[in-house]
Amino acid sequence: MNKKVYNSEEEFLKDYDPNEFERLSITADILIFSISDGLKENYRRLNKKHFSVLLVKRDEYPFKDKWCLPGGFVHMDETIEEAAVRILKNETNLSDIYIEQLYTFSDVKRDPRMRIVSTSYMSLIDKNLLNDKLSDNARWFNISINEDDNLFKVELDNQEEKIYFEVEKVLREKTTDRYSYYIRKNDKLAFDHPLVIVSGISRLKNKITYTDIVFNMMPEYFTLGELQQVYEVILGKKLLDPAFRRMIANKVERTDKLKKGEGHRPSVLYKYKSK
Amino acid sequence: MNKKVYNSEEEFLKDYDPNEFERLSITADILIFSISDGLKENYRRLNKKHFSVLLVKRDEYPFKDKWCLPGGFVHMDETIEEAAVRILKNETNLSDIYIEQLYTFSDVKRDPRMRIVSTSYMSLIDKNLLNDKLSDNARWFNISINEDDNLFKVELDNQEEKIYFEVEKVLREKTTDRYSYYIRKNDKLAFDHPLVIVSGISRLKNKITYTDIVFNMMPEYFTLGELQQVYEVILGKKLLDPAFRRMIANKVERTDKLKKGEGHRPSVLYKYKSK
DNA sequence: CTAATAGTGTCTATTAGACAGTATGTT
DNA sequence: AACATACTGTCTAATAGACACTATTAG
Repeated sequence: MNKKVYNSEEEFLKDYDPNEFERLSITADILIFSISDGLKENYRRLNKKHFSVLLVKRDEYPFKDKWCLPGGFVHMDETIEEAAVRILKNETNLSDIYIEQLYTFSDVKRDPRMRIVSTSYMSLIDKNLLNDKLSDNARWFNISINEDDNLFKVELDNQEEKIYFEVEKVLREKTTDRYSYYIRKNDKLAFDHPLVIVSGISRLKNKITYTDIVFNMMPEYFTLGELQQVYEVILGKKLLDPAFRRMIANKVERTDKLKKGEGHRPSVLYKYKSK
Repeated sequence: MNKKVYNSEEEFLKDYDPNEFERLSITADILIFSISDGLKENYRRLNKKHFSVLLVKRDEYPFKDKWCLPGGFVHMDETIEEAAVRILKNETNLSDIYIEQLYTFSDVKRDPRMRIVSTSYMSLIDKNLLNDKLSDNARWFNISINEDDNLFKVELDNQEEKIYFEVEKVLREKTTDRYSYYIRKNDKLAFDHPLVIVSGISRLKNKITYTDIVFNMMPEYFTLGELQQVYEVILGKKLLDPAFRRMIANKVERTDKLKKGEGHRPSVLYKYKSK
């Protein structure tokens, strides 16, 4: 193998063979999270909120008839994030949405077709902006998640169908604070998407405590009770009212609007106040 | 375009054309961080510690003679992380090292040759394990970083040569807590590596406060003064002794060894204590 | 009146910040 | 003795957790 000597970057590039290295395809998969309203149990009770994710039923191979995250191949003239935004727009008809890169999954056999690497994104949307423009085979699934002893047990429910899977979190030896995730049970989700869902939820749980990203899932006006419910449903635990109100105090702005007609004391509506 | 109908996953896969979607190459780039000892100013003073990163001088196009992070193409039979581990091993002859995925960069023009996506990793090593096995054109650069008003000013210094660059952090509109990073000044680093370095440092600064990853950069036995210096040099600020010792108390284990001969009171050596 | 949520006051426990002091080696 | 760092005690300020109380509506 004799190597040609180049004297300038231009000269080198003119000669460059793009097939010098093996190539593969990249997809963008996107976790679209939102908050859904449950049923009103009686006229006094607030309707329960659910934390939910958008899944799509596959109508083609591979994984025909399984559920998966909205996703698709990255084109040559767009960044992975632009692909994710495009897919999000296709699926929900929304633009200008909070979106954040999560992780790039690259198991050699993660796709049965060929070598495909997937970069996952997480987006947070306010369902009220949707106007029924979901694509045909997309459905919202309410999430309930139980973590005990490093095993995540996740149940997704779209009212007609339930999906259950388990992901185990294993501490890597010799390297502190690093975990690997393994799918332990899964029969209805395509690809390695259980891993994507679990890592997205973990990231969100974490970020919600030190950033303002929740407000991407809230409508313009909301009560502090509603906001607290959203925190509770994402963190999976009850919060104490006074502590919550102290924590949220300088992120929100009181308005003079009230939410009435709920069978109990009306609540003041607040807006997000950015710094 | 007429589409064939398949009756099973096997049948579909047998027929699948891997060229159905465009393909590109992926590289893994790895930030190798460590702590370097500076000079001893006088016989009493402790030698100053520096936070440092390993860079490689490119001897081929593109970006010939510029510095870059150790990196290389991902092979078809390995995950991106396996590639990163392979590259790390090549460069330092170390295995079993703390390594963590950072971010996947995919700007269409980030590589002048062709479309190349790069996934970056961060690793933390204890320089004492090295035994002079660095590859030929690799050098340690001490990092000093100044962040004012969302502009990161970074100086890298390997004693013979200084590298200076600036990266700006811009808040994205409409989406809270999301930033984009742009290179504002850079003449000695290849590719988009200024962005990788800045995002790695930010991640480390953040993680050091809520995980135990620092200990990956520490030798087996260390004094609390040394450990504090490492925190200080990474966080870029002085810490108060009592607060630091309280914070670190249940992460370390006192030994009966002492570090003597430093021109002042000897210091107890500690070990990392995992939970 | 009652059930339900809205919203606040306050006490206590814990944690973080700051400072000043004592301890002990080498040269 | 002097310098430099090692290490600790303690006061104070700020924050987090917990509980109990008051407020206000629809029905």
